[in-house]
This record gives sequence, structure tokens and C-alpha cells, in this order.
Amino acid sequence: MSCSAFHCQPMRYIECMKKISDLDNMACFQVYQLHHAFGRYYQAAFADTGLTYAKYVMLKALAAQKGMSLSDLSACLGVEPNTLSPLAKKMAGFGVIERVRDPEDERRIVLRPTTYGLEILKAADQVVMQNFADLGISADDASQAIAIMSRLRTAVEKASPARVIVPDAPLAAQDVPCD
Amino acid sequence: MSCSAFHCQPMRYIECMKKISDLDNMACFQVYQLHHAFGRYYQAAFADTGLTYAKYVMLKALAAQKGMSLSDLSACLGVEPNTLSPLAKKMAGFGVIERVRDPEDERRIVLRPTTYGLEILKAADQVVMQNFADLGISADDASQAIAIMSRLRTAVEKASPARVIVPDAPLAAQDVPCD
DNA sequence: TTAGAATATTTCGGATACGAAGCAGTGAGG
DNA sequence: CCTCACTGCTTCGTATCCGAAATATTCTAA
Repeated sequence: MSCSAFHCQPMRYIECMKKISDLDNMACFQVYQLHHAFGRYYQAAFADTGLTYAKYVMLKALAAQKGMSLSDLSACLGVEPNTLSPLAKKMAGFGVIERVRDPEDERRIVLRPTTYGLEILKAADQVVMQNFADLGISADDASQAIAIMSRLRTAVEKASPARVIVPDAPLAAQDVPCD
Repeated sequence: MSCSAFHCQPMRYIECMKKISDLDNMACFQVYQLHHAFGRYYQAAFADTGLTYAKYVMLKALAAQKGMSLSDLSACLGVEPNTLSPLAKKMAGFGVIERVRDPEDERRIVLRPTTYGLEILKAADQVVMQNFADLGISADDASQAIAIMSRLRTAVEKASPARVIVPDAPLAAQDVPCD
């Protein structure tokens, strides 16, 4: 296994985090990891549908509102419009939403789920619900987690973080040492 | 304001989520939002350093272990090696880590923080800690959130989610209706 | 009414993410 | 010693994300 002093023992993130161990970093890091874990999870669940987690959330929000403009969807999801714009085009290409200009304000694009989109959403919702139930997380725990994360998000969004002051740069900008 | 029946009221995500309101979706969505909120937050905090949250986490893990191979770092962070590879090159270019082949196994690349990297990390850690304290989240809440998220992640990673069954596709693949 | 501000969307460049495929170095069996 | 499977890293294509800048439409005020 070549465990010389030159390099270190392989480590799983559990042990890794024990060494990091600051609450602030732990919290961020858990969110960071959980986000990607969910991403992989949903990618598998939605594999055959053309949906991804991002598109599923968009579709769900649109269905809940029976259609919305792109900027309203952006506010609704907390994601920039320039992110949603190409996704909406792809979803329209798949036939899960329609994408039309608002005749009352030609600047706006209104997105609405199609009948086909609602069918897919219904199927997806059932699977999502069932999958979540299979995770074995109690409703209490889930509510608690949601409540804390929600407060955390609000705090993070309000805050204007202090900037890190950069120490003096090293003597010269390094070249990448080995290819 | 053009609030015709054609389109809907603008909505913030708070109201949006009230309509969605399933615990499973709430949980995923909170994680999704919190992840991006942290991303924006750290981007501002690290703006002048050349670091990002991803690079900061990498640097922190490398410092905790006094260096690691790329694949060990990958296991440590739960991120694929092909994601870390280009990031490590950039960090080496900035001079925060060094990147050398393991002489005992020429396949491996060992990453180690430089003195400069450790200085930046120290400055970043202080700011991160202070910023988190300023959020006003109690240590108890933070621990609780971390514990639940950790269990949730473990469950998600273990699970093999059921697949969504696709309903029949619409009659023809739509063209994108308006540019 | 008409110049200029405000708003909605798109485009562009940059930063992470992933899976799949390819290449180079190691090591195990014949 | 020589395949040949395995491991570690890189590259490629795709999918989100962001901020900044460009474009088009609407509104506002002079």
C-alpha cells in the first residue's frame, strides 16, 4: 500500500471532518455534501424522464402556481434568471412546459406546465415521496432540520460577510510544478 | 403592474414553498437553497484571495492531513477526482499548494499546502469563524442541524432510489415555441 | 412626445459538479 | 519476463450555478 512518510493514510470524510471539527465549517460542509448527495440521488431517480433535480423543482413550482414568468420563478426559487433561461428552453423542448410571451408585456416570458409535464410531475412526486419515506428520517427530525436550515439560510442571505485579507503573495507566481 | 389572469402574482420562495409543503421536498429544497446561499456568501468573503469555497475546503482538508494524494482527498471530501484535478492545478498555480508525484508510486500526485497556503488558510479560518458567529445561530442549533444533515446524507448515500416511470411521450417532440 | 430610467430576458465567461473514456504506472499469474 | 487486470490521474462532454454586459420593451418625467 506504500504508506511511507511521504504521503498520508487514506481517509474517509468522516475522519477528515473530525480533524476540521469547527461548527461553522461542519455546517457548511454538511450542506455542501448533502446537496451533492441529493443531486446524485435524484439523477438516478429521474434518469429516464429527462428531468434533473433543478428541472423538477422548476416544474413543481410552476405547477403550484399554474404558470409564472421567468423572473417570478427566479424569485420563487432563489436562483438567477440567467440560470433558469436555458433550462426553461430545454424543458420546453422536452414538452413538459410551454414558453410564451406575455401579450400584456412583451418583455415577459410566461412558463406553464403542459399536460404531459403534469403527468411526469405526478409520477415524480410519488417516487420522491416514497423514496424519502424509505430513508427512515422521522417527520420530527425532518421538520427540525428544515426549520434550522431555513433560519440559517435567512441569516446567510442577510449577512454581509467580512472579507479575508490576503497575506503577501509568494515571491513569484508559481508555474504548475508537474503536468 | 399588469396582473391579468394571463400570468400570476410575483411570489417569493417563502410563499412558493407553502404551496409545495411536502416535508421531503422542503428538506431537499432547503439544502438546495442553503448550498447556493453559502456559495454566494463565501464568494464575497474570499473575493480577493483567489480562493472559492471548494478550494477553501480542499486547502483545509489538506492542511489537516499535512498533504494527501488526489484520490485520498477525493475520498475525504466525497467529490470525484476528476473534479479536484483541475482545481488542484489552479491552486498550485496560485501557490497555495504544491503538486508533486509520489516517488514510491508514480501514478499518485501528492498535494501539500505551501507556507503561503497555510497563511491564507489561517486568515480565511478566522474570517469564516467570525462570520459564522455573526449569523447568530446558537451552537446547539448548529450541532443539531449538523447531526440531522449527517444522518440524512448517510441515508441518501445508502439508498437506491426507485425510478420514475415515464408516461407516454407527447405526440411529437415539440419545437421551442418562441425564441 | 420623447429622452432616459427601469425592467425582463438573453448571452457570455468562469467555476464546480458528474460519468465515461483514455492513458500511464503497478503488480500478480503464468 | 510478460501479459493483463487494476489503480490513479486526466480529458471530454454535459449540467448547473453565478455576475456582468447586451438587448428589447415599458415606463416616467420633462
